Amino acid sequence: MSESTTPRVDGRSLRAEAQRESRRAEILRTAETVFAAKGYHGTRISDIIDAAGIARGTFYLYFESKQAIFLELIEQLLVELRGNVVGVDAGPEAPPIQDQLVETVSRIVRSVTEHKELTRILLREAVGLDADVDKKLSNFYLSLHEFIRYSLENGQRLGLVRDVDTDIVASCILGSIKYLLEERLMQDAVADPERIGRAVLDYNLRGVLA
Amino acid sequence: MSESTTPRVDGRSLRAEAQRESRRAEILRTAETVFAAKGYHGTRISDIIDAAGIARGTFYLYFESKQAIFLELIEQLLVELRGNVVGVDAGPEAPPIQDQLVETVSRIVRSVTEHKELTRILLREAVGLDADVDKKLSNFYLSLHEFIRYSLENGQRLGLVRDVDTDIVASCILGSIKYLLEERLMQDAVADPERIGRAVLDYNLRGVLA
Amino acid sequence: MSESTTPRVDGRSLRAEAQRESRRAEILRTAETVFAAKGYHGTRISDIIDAAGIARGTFYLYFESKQAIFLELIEQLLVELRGNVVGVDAGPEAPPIQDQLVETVSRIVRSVTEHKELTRILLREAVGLDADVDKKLSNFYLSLHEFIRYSLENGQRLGLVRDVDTDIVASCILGSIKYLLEERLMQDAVADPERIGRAVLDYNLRGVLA
Amino acid sequence: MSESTTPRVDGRSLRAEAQRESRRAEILRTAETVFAAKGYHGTRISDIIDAAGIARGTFYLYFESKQAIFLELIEQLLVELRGNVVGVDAGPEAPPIQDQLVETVSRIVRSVTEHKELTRILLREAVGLDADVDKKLSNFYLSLHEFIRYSLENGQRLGLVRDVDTDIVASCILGSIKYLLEERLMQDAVADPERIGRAVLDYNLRGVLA
DNA sequence: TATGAATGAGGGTTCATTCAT
DNA sequence: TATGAATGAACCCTCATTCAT
Repeated sequence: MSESTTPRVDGRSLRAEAQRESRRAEILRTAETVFAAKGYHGTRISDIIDAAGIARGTFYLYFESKQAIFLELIEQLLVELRGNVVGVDAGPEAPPIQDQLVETVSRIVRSVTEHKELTRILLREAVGLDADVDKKLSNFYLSLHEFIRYSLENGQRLGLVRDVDTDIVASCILGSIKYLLEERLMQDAVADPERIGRAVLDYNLRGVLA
Repeated sequence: MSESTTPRVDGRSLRAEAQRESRRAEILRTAETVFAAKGYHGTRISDIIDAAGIARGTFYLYFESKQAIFLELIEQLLVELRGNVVGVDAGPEAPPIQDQLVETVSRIVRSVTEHKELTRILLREAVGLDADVDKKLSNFYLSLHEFIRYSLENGQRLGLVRDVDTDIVASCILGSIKYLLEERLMQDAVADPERIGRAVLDYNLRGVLA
Repeated sequence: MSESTTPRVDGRSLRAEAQRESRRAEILRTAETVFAAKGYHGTRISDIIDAAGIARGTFYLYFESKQAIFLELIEQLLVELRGNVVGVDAGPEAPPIQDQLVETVSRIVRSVTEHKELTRILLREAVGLDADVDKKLSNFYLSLHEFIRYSLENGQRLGLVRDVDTDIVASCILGSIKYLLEERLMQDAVADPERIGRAVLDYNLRGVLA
Repeated sequence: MSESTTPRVDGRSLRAEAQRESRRAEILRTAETVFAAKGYHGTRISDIIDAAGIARGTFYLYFESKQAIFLELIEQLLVELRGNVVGVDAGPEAPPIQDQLVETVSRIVRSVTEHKELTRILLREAVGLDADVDKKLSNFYLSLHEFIRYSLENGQRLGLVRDVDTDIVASCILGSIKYLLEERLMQDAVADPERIGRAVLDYNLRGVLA
């Protein structure tokens, strides 16, 4: 008994675990498509299980509820997006700061483009759905806001940034990028991330005044 | 019946019409409160008719559906908000352009503050509800975008605005203001419209660079 | 407006109220039949509304839930049954006490017979369904128990009842009658309430010893 | 396969059979605990297999269904309870009949106390669950009823029991004991089996009349 | 024999909308 | 026009049982 059990258990549980994860991922992926196509409110569990080709109960084997799977998708996206935002490297051999900033914006644009549909939902329906989601979202934005503000203050210390209200300006910078993405997403046209990155940066740095 | 119809019709229908309108307005007003308190999805027709003190069927004498009344509220708000945005007066006796711009931003902030709850819903739940609402919303933003772009190009012709990508920059400006409002609305703190107006304007005009 | 409103309101509301009550009673009656036929767990809301010829939602217009309507039926029955148990009249012109006691038992038997099916359910499925029902049931039994005990103690004071453990004996008396009813209900044969009443009484008063 | 079957079958099948039985018994024992704690309707198969530490499918290797295992537990209990009820020994050297009767009642009380929770379920939830269970239950009660009736008639022949309706009185006696147990079970207080036994017997033999 | 992932029927409740009065 | 009782589609989630490994 033991000679077959031990390896079996290991082998099986490993394989099983892997399979479980892949199944879960598959459902998650399917759900992303369905949510993207129909929106959160328009998506019924039936839509997801039909698309995934699984039984009703199977869904609940992997996810607690409709809200839970949605929350997970949103979280995934938030983590990925947040990961794109990193501080600039001020070292002597680092690339020019402006280039680094452009690169950050470009990275975000690329991420968003990859998950265009889900981001669309994130921006549209995720807000106000559920306290949990709302919390995550506002934490996400807050974290970005704080990051930007911190960077501005740093810049001020270095004499690179002039004397502005960093709280309000951080919101403005965040908003300008966010809206740009929103708008472009709606129009299915996020072309040339770098060009957009440069334009945004130029605007944020120097304003519009001649 | 018929012999008394014609003369009566005018008097009656006028009064009736007026009454109808006032009742309609009353329901609309009530609905705004309820939607504001509970959100679109959280509001049931029962909530509205209870608050308005009317019968179930009566509601449907004035509005086609839950969505219809919501749409109407959203439209009203969009019209009011759009009305706040007007071109600057470049005449010789006009106040300084920057003051006019500050005044425009302040006006918007005040409007939004007046309809804080509904705006919150506009920003949160209105999007993705219905194709009609979506259309109206994107038209609204598009109109603002075009207005800003036009103003920038005007400014360029006058030598006031430097050579920027007006399309992208218009989005940035719009986004910076929108997000600021969103964020402040969520925090129940839209204090000092003018200070915010000045900070935004300063940022948009001159950027953050020292 | 007012001349038609006032009377209409009254007339209508009266008629409406009456109709509402009769409708409610009708559903209640139907539900009793269905519960009787299928038991609590075996009864689905669909069964009730099908039997009553009403729409799904209509049911919830009159009753909060499946449990609620069941609870109401049980309560009704408990009240009726409890009402049958009254103290004996010890006045000089009252009928013989034993006859009064026989009459009480007979009354209960008749009540139970009238609501045979529901009582069957009361005895079978009502217990352990829900804390509320359980509470009502144990209060019901407790009330009977206390009544019997009180009567026994009274009898002891009058020298009619010998020195027994009134607490335990009250349980025994209650149990003997309850089981008799249970058993007869199961067998669809509650014939001759008075004969049963006499036999039970004789047994309880004098025991089986020769 | 076949050449090794016969010799092995015995040894193996014996051990296997024993193991199977012990596993079965173990699950049964676990199920009793779970049913006792959560009631029939409140118990899910998951609860049982979790408590037993077996896999879902394994359960169905030993029992046909949730109902089947419950039925088996009920049967076990009924057999044990029934076993406590034995006729009195009327031989010359036997203890006094009344003492024997008291002992019988005490035995039942003790049995019930041992399986308090399961008995509670037997009395509450077992009824009306399933035709099979119902049949077993009514057979159980019927058997007790017949036993009591037979004893009464025997007593009548011996001149110990007076002329009563043995059918009805048998029900009364059974009912008085059953209810007493029910009531005490609900109150978690089955103290002093012998005292209860004596009181019940005294009541049943001599009634309450002074 | 043991496993546990998969199944899918089942059921209670909500609520926007209709319609007879 | 006003009423509010009636409607019934919609929908999520549970859980006993099956079956491939």
